[in-house]
Amino acid sequence: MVKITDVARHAGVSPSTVSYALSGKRPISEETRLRVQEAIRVLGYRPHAGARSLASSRSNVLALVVPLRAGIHVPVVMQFAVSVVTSARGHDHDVLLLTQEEGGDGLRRVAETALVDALIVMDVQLHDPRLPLLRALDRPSVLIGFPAEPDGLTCIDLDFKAAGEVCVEHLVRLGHRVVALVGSPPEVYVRETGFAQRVVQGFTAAATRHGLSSSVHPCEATPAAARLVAEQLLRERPALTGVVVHNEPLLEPLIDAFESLGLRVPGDLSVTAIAPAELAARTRLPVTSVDVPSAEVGAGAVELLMRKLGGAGVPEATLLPPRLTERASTACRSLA
Amino acid sequence: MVKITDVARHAGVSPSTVSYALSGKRPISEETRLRVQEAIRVLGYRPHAGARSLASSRSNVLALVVPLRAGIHVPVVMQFAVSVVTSARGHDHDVLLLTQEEGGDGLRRVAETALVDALIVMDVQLHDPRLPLLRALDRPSVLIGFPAEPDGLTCIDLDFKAAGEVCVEHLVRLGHRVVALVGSPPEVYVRETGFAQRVVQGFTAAATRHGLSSSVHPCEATPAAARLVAEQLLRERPALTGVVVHNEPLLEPLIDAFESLGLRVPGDLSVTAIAPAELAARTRLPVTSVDVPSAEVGAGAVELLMRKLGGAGVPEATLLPPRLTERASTACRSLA
DNA sequence: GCGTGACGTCGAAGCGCTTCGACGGGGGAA
DNA sequence: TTCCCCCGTCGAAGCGCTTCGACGTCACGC
Repeated sequence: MVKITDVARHAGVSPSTVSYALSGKRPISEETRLRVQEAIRVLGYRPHAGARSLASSRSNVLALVVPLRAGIHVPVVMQFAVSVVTSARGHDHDVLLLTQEEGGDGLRRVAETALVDALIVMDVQLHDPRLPLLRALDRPSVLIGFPAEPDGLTCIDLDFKAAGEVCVEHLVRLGHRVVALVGSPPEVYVRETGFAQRVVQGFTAAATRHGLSSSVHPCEATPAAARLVAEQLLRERPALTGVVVHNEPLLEPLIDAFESLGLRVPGDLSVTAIAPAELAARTRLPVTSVDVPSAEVGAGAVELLMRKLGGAGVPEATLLPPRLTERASTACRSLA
Repeated sequence: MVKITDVARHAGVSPSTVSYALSGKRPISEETRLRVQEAIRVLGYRPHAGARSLASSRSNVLALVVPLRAGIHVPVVMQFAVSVVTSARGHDHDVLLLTQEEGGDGLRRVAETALVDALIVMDVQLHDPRLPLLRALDRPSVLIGFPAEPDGLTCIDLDFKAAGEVCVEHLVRLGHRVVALVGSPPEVYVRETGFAQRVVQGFTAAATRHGLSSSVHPCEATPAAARLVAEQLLRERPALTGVVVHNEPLLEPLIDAFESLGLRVPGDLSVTAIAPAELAARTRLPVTSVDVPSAEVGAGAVELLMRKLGGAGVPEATLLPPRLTERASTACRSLA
């Protein structure tokens, strides 16, 4: 193994100079720096990660905790993870993957052994048991999602409340007066996952504000469940003309169900979704939607973490504004 | 930070004794070990990962390279990753996540900086550019999937060829004589991803062996494409009664397409799939399938790696035998 | 009774890097 | 001219852990 002393000897400088040339923490003359770089290239030098972490107490590794629970759309998680890895690499950091399963112990372990410098936690619940731990840990962390009491924590997410509102307002603008929200599976609400509830809040608030008739329907992520909800809506709310869907796997089956029940979309029924754009745009009928910008959230989380690691202050809450894209599934209310 | 010398002092022993009590690499008396454990507990000692890795040249971290390309079913990747993390944790190792995007450089970097002890590479292609690198690296690695020349490498995967055969043989047993394979998107074949081609080989070989009429149809993973293939099959191969699907997202849409074209499954057409069990079992009509056992492959990969790290020899090729589960989508050929 | 191991423990020497204090030399200010 | 300070570099001291050789003790076989 080629080490820093080898590089130093080859370049005719001391090891500390090599270190400074690499880190830029002290000024090094242009000429020396070039000699060092050349030596590194020739010898194929790679600094030893462990040695570095020991001496500098920085591992340049971030922990990412991913959820694996029912009711979470897996591709979104994956895309998010990928964006975290990519962003982290852009800041010369690597990413250690942890599963929710290990719980707080896993977080504690990687933080306290100095395996990682900082933590990203996904799928935060309103009263997440990991919150006290995250507050107590000496490493910075960023949460994806908002707990009930975000004090002292750094959180980032799509503004789901606003997303719910935006969907309703889009429907209002198109003249719809009776709307429904088809939401995530019941267990997601029971678990008190913030984002699902926030959509409901936004949806309801906007509906109330505009004097709409509205209802909310949690729903399992199966075609059969979609069919049932569609039938129920048709039966109980015959005047319904606008639907907001916040349940990725259900999007396509639900539209299918409406159509097979004789409702044309968007002719009889306008459908708008809160879902990843590439999903909403690729359904048989492209769906008007508020994008769930996993990549931006991931990049944002890494950015916040880097700032914290750099000692800079960051806002406690970062809410990404919803962006609605009109596609083929919404239209003016037919006055027939 | 509490360190090993603190523990040693508290337990009235030397630091090396603490280390040996922890690692078990030398015999330590029961009594001393208990005192050490107690001291660790009381002080809340956590060994510093970097120091450990420096002194022992073992980081206890594995690298996992995940693909993010078109035509790969994301949930499978995710499930696989989770199983790798879980298995690794069972062996006291953590997992560093790398994206395909970084390519060989990423592998080289984490290996040469001693950030990781070993590597797991997913989505290996027949002529994967990373193969020479993996052979040259001084760290052990395991590939998920088989390249054209696996010499000197350790590979594990479902035996996709046998899976193709098993599907055909199941159809043969049910009396079907005209069969088709609906496969992965064309780009997967172009890329020379081993597993897709192997299914085709197995399918074709078994069909030939049994004197069947057979055909192969790569297909995009969209409902529209499913519809087109279904129409094409109906038109060009009217005697068709058995279909093998090797394309996860297509499974449900394809069956829908057949039914909407007037073919009853399994009445007129038997469908069998190569797909994760939880997908095949959860379609509207549960589909007879050969399971793609991501969890087992992941656990197996970790197991192999641990053996290699332990200095033990391992087989170059590990092929998991296909297991076919009968569900509602296959039936005896109707002789009507 | 004495050699021989095995057992249990200790001390010290690193592992390869970063960082702190120090120092010589040169330029600007007084 | 003198003083000061900054620039660029060096040497040495760790960072916290593992591991190797050594050593005393005890039990056993001859």
